[in-house]
Amino acid sequence: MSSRSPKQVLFAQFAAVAKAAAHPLRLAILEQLAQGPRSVEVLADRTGVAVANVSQHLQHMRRAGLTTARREGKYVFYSLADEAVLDLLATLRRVAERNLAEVERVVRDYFEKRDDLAPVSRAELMRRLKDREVVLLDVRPEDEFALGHLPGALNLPLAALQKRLGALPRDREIVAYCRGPYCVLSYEAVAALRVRGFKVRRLEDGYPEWRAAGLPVEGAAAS
Amino acid sequence: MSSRSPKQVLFAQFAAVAKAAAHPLRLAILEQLAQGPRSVEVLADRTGVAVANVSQHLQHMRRAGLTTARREGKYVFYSLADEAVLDLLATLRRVAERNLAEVERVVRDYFEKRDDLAPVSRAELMRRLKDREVVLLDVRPEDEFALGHLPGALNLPLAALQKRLGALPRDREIVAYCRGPYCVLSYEAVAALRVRGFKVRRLEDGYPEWRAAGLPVEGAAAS
DNA sequence: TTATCATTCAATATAATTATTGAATATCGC
DNA sequence: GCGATATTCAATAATTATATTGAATGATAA
Repeated sequence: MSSRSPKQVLFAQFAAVAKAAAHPLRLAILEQLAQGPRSVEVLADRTGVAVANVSQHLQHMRRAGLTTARREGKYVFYSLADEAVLDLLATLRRVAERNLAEVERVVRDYFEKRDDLAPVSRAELMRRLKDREVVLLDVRPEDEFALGHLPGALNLPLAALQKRLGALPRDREIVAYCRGPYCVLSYEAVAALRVRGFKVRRLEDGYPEWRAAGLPVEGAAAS
Repeated sequence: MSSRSPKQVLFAQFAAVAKAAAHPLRLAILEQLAQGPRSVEVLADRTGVAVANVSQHLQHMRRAGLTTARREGKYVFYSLADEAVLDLLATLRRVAERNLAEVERVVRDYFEKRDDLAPVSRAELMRRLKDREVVLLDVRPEDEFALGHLPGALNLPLAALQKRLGALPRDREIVAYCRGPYCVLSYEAVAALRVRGFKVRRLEDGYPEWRAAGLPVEGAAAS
């Protein structure tokens, strides 16, 4: 049966791509994969979900062309298939931001409450880093930092922030970043630091976008 | 129950956007809406699907921020919510093109068989139109043409093409377009005209992209 | 008002998706 | 080989999506 027209075949394929992105957990997995390749186990740990479940979602996304997998010893490392997948995530965000009242509400009530200042652009950051005007702060967990981070960044995971305030300068501005837009870590960090009198702003989007832009990185991903 | 974190709320919303695009019929509806506002009845006719079914899909997409609706007399006209929705469709296409073997196969076996020449860019078209070097051919159905088309375009729907070959010049190049990338109409037209000795190429993408780029249009949409 | 038409709603049956569980497979170190 | 570990597979139950049908609503025109 079913000699579907080529147009129908293509639409079915495009729909399969959308479907692969159409689950909150899968988006959380993709956010992790945007940082770099990760094993199934690590992804399960990060998302707080059973391994078998994560494995199934990863395979679903692989069939739809969102992820790729390579085995390395006992581990299978999944990655984003493409920079285009990052674009897809960004586009989903943008459509939701513009047209869904619920998103606007959360952004206003949660994110803007923590940081209502305009974020620092990548261009501005690079310029001011060169002149040593700012200190760059990565608030992701240590292991994520180790796998790749912006050059010269200082790693103070959100959990450790309170105890290690001494590591941060009070005379220079701090620029904080984490996994990307709407990553809560940098927002929480900015809010926490600002009430303690630090001069701090967020970087517009995070590590994945920096790397996708072809800018240099340090850590395991640099090789 | 469920005091979900703001991050989870956002991911759920982003997933809802993806889900709204994750159905072949809904993509076909969105392709129609990309041409301009359409009533439920027209969309049902165009897609060959029951009115109630189309209505449900439209409402699904409206809840997810992909479409908007306005009532005008007896009719309800749906539109794309945003130019960002066009970007979403383009991104889905791009991810599928790059990473799904089935898409590559269809493009090769069907589309490239009909037109393996590089398409004409918008910039090139504008330049050559000004010098009257080319004739612009819209192969969409008459009613779609009436609702909006590129300035100066000649409308010869694919069905009528065979009988009205006399309307086309043999000394100038013809540039054909229709609803967008992978719209079969322009591919079929190019293939049909080329075997008859016409010099013809396709425009890269179609009417919606032209309009989204802010370029002038003629017809009902021009007002 | 009534007749008519476009759209939506509500109910239903079918199909697809998802999380969970436990077993199977693959790889490594010994 | 064996045991340990990472991943996948297979089966299941619960949930969610979908197409269909017929009735209800909203708007127009006579």
